[in-house]
Amino acid sequence: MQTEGESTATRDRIANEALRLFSQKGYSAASIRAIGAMAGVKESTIYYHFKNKQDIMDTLLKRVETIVSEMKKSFAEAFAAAGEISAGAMATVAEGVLMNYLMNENVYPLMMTLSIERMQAEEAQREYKRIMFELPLEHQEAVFAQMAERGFIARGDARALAEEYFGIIHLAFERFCVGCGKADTDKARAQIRRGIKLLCEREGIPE
Amino acid sequence: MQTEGESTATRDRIANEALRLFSQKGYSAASIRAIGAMAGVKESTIYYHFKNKQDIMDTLLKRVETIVSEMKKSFAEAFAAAGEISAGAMATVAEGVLMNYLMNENVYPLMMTLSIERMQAEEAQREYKRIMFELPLEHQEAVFAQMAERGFIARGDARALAEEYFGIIHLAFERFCVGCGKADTDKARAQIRRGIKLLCEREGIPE
DNA sequence: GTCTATAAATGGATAGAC
DNA sequence: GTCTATCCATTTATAGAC
Repeated sequence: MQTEGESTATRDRIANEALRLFSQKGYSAASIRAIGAMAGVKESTIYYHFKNKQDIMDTLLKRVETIVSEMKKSFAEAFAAAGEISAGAMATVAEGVLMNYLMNENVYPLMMTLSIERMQAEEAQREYKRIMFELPLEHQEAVFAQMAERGFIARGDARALAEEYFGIIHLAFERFCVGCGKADTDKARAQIRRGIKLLCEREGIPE
Repeated sequence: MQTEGESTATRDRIANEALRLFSQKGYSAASIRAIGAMAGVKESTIYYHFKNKQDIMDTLLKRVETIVSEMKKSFAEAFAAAGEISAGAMATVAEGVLMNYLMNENVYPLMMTLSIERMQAEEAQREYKRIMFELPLEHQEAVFAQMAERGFIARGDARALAEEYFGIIHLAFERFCVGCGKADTDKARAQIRRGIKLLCEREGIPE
């Protein structure tokens, strides 16, 4: 009844609604019927576009994989282009990690889905820890190492600094973003600015 | 077939297995049948001891409520009795918050259950944030305020200090405890010791 | 108190009409 | 590509025997 263009749109709609439901109820509690209802199609249509329920999940995982690797590239380029460092700039970058990475419309719901699944699925646990902790920490460590190299900050333990830096972002995310409305996100941003400013003060990074 | 004493034991066994399954699969994905199988009884026996599935969950919530309020009391008493403060003691107390509170055999699985449920249930979200953030932060703020009062630390913002202190514990918990095996817990403890020592150094709390 | 048996609803998945 | 109709397994919950 539809062209191939329409078909891709349907497939995307199914994936989007599945992601929403997975992140709210968890993978197993989100039924194919419910996903279909949200996407405005019958169950059988879902099985035309996807092999089975797991295939939808795999599609979502791949989608985030692409987003994350693109994000890594753009972060690295932005840093390489930066001329000088200030406490304000550090805080803005930290807010960016929250808003553009953790709260990304694709990353966030997938993380919530994984945070539910990881309790019983080892693979989900690995993926969650990678996206939530390892990738940001690795990236941040590299940034601080380069900052020390260029003389912006004192030469010290880049890893420890990265952990403190990301710790501030992570706590704000968990406290004011996960499961909260959009209004609370502002609290998270304010919290991050405060925390990063204190950190910069101690490290001797100028205002 | 059993006395009333045996019956209470069965009821407890059902609640315990339910908690385990809820924390692994989430409330809705954990079936009454599976809970019964783990507890060694049939579904109908569960319905003899509990009104319905939600009644099991409510029982578990009440149980943790009791544990948490008792813990608050014992923490407060222990602090009131303390004569002096050192960085080592601060680290030990922080490890205690992790091991005796967050990793408590009743608190931890209930937190995991709530962390799954909060994505769709507002009540679970409130309860989660209260147990995970508000209670520890309130308590820690009071402790730092008293420490300043007694001259152990510089008079400053007790709330900000509490947030930094608990932030260290929280990150270690999320990174090395949630969904991890017992072996990783040691990493969390080491991470906490390191973080608290750095914090104490900055605040001028002696070794 | 615990069981067997069963009802009524919902789950994932497929066949075949259009 | 999407639908109706259906299959079969599993779910919550109840009735009644022991």
